[in-house]
Amino acid sequence: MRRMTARPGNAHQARLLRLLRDGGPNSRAQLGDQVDLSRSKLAVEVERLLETGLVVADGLAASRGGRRSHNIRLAPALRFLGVDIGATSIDVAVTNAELEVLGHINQPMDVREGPVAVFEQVLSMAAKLKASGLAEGFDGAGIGVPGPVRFPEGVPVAPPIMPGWDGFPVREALSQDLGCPVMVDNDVNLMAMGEQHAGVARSVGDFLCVKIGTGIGCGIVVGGEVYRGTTGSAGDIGHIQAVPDGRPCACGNRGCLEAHFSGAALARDATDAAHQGLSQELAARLEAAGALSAIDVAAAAAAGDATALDLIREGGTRTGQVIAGLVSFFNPGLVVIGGGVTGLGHTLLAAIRTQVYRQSLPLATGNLPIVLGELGPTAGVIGAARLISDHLFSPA
Amino acid sequence: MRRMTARPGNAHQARLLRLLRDGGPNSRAQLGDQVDLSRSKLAVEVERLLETGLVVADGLAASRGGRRSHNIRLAPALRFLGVDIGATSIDVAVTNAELEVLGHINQPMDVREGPVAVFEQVLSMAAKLKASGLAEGFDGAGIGVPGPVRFPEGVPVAPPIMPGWDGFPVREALSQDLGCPVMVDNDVNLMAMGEQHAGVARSVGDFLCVKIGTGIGCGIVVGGEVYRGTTGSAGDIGHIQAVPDGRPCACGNRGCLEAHFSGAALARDATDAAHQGLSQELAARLEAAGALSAIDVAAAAAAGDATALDLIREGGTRTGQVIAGLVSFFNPGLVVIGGGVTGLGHTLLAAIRTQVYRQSLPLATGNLPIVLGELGPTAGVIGAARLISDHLFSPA
DNA sequence: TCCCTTTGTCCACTCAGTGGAAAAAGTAGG
DNA sequence: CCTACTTTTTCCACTGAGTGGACAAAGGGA
Repeated sequence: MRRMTARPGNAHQARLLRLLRDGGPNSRAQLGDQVDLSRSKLAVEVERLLETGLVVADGLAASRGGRRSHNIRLAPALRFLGVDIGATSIDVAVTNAELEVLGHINQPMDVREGPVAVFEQVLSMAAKLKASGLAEGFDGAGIGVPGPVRFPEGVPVAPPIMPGWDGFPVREALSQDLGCPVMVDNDVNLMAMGEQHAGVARSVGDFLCVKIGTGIGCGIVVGGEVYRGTTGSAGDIGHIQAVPDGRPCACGNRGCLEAHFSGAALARDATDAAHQGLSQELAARLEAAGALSAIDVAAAAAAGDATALDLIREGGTRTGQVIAGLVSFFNPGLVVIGGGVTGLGHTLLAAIRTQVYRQSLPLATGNLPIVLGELGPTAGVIGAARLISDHLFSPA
Repeated sequence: MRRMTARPGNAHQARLLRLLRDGGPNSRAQLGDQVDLSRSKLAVEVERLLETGLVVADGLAASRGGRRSHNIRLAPALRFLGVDIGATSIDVAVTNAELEVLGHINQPMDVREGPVAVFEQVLSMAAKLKASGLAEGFDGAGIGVPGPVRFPEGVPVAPPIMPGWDGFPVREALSQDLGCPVMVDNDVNLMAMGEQHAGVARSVGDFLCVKIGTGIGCGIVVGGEVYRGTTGSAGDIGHIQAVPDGRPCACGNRGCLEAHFSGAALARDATDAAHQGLSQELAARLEAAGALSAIDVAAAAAAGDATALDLIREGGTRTGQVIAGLVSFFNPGLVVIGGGVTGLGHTLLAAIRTQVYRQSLPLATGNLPIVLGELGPTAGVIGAARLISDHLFSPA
């Protein structure tokens, strides 16, 4: 089946497509109210979009006291693929043109296996989604990788935790394999886009999205657009010094935030505590599973284990110190906390909040919500779908 | 005399005015090369600008082998006023439409005297510049104040070092007194704009401009535009924690960067060192002047005084630690160091560079220049003139 | 003087976009 | 069923920005 062959021919058409995508109005009249075009012009542009097949007019809406309007919507057969490659697992989802997740699967995978092995698995996951009847093909795919990306080319650069990926032409390779347009970005940026599109950050122009997983990163949104920095490494806050002369870090420095708090650091601390006999709860879990992860710490904390709670609080305090600095610097309208350790929940959030509200200036924190992400693991894949749809729904 | 009564009527005209301001080409043909308009359309827009009097066509340029071109330039009588209100002094300058400084005066003044007293002095300084024949009147004025500003309204908000200024309608008041349009911004942002327009940051899209004076602030430029944050306090890095459990700060916290290094902190440290007999050089200066300032420390350092050098190096290291974090986060293409303590020169710069290059990730620092500002005290006033000219050279 | 180059002007034409009128298709009430 | 009123959509003449080609103006070099 031929997929989405057309692109919007001008800015108006792109604007209309995005309005329709974002759950906007669906009659010509309602579209006209939002798009500041005369009805005549609007009708022309809609007509052209109908000709391309990107949108369809199916049926009539209920009357509101006058002539019934036509239902204008994005082509129901459009499908986007959202791929979120994490350090230890892969998420793949299919969405429709409105970016609603139709199917979502997650499989464990170590990125360090390299791009070839990873993409093989991604393709098999995509094939599985296709086989389940959710899609006949994909009109575009967004890919998130856990490291810096040279965005225009879609190529990872010097990724610390992804040996073998440096310079690999992800965009080009996947575009060939999938047979559709592909865009690549940092996983943290995609999470930010996901929360912006469908999560807690709707209608916020400037915000930070801190993702705490195996590592720590921060998505930066300025004026509704993701800011990527000069070389694409913006938001790499995992190696900001949180503790002077603190723990040695893989990057060669000491006291990096990531060395003191992250999924990996938390698991290590919990294991140490179990070995030292500080917590029966953790020791029991270590005994049972052979190794501890952040999830075990979350469970222990939920069971009221004091040691686990202390670990979370201390990590939250460290993270809060760093975020406090960023808040003073960036003066965001919102801070979103997400990633694998979101399971640590409100204990973590409270520690972060306390530290930020204490250390940052009142003018910056006065009206600053600090909240957990709302979408969990789907934030990344929704963000990925949004990335490619933003690309495709822009003038050719 | 009636001043600039007209504004560009559309985006093309605004574009042309800015091109002419920024020292661009000056014949219709050369303008056409840069502005992506047909010669016909361009001629029409230029004609309209000529009618408004904003630009003039005077004389013919030398031939380059064909018909000689007309010299198109901004009206030579246009004058902008740039005002930079610091914590302890005021800078006022007149510029022409190309933002070249025609006259510049500086006078000591304590902002804490309040807006009324300060504006009285600003007006008398402006009058002095007028009296010297540099201007017959002002077509617009830009004002920088040492604290956060609610930018759209031009009103300071909760300024820590400017009691009495909170909520004072600076823009409205000065606009009445001067009889011309006025724009107000944070002094640090104006310094960034100045260095961007005529200094080291030309042609850099994303950069940071750290101003170390009585306090410490940071101008943030994203995609060529100043980023001000949600409440206008972005860049307020003086109260980021630099030393855990460090010195008490006026803001109520401990260990703020500003408490450990700034013009004020440096003067205090130097005075302590002199009293403790650590430096004969500093003690002699204290004896002679009755009090020490950052300038004395700079002089002592230049004379080779070890204590002064140590103080500067330590301050630079602290500052470098904070900047290192910001570089990891923001991934700028350039870092500019400016403000009153620029006199500390390369000792300071070296300490900052060492710390940033050591602590930040290679991908962010790989091609990152860290340099001193090029314009010194004129950066602020040029930035101020640029602020108002950007405003006036935009469609009405 | 002839030919070439560069700059600037003129003019007919295209096309995006507007706004008003009218048609289409409904609801509500008698 | 008929009338009055709404809302949505279509139609169409008109405006005005912008284009591109032809041409005039003004110079240089052989």
